[in-house]
Amino acid sequence: MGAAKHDVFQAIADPTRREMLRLLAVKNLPISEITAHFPISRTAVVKHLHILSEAQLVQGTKVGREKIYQLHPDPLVEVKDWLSFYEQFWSNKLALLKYQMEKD
Amino acid sequence: MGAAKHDVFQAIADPTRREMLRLLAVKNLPISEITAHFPISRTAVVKHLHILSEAQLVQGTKVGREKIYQLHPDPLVEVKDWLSFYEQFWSNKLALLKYQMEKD
DNA sequence: TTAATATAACACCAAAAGGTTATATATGAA
DNA sequence: TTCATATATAACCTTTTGGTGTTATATTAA
Repeated sequence: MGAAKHDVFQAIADPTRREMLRLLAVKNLPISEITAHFPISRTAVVKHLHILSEAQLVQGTKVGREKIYQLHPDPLVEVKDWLSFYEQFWSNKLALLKYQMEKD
Repeated sequence: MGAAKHDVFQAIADPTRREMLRLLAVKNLPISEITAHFPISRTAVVKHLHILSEAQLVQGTKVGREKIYQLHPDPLVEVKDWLSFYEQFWSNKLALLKYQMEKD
């Protein structure tokens, strides 16, 4: 199991973790360099990386004595798909109007 | 539970709250009817609704002795905008490949 | 071989999240 | 007025979250 203890929605709920994803989008980084970007301890950074890892959003690979983290954005498609349902409510004002009138 | 500001990312992190949004997308509903859809107490439902309310995702209006909740999906645009940055990584395999080769 | 570095592995803590019951208040109906 | 219904709120419980610090282990450089 361990599969879906942390889903992608929960993983991106934290602003620190979102910032980590942004960093890794630019460049693969070891834990120490990631830590340098935040005002929290390395231990705390590792915990955030674990949560992102469980959600399959990042992947860490040991290279020498460093562990290099890499962005793995595929699970974000789930969020995109979820969001797409609600796009009708802001992308089509006419449909929205019709819908609002009919629903009560 | 969340006196401080609840942003939209945190609000949609919980599956129960996402299901509530889905219900309200179909029809405006009073608290009692929303509660009927979940295996949790009405009090717990109200707490979730408060969090959604703080994130401006729903709005409650008192009508008689009922409080009718309505979907207010605009804040989801923030999530959509955030996501759009990552779309390059899955919508253009060629760019992704190029990017992966250059970044380390 | 030894010293320095990077991470792993703990134990510990405070606060927040998600839930419960119990009680109170407001409204509509009889 | 009285009663049933809908919501509000307070108090409390348990688990998770997000953070800390310390210590141990593995790897690299000198």
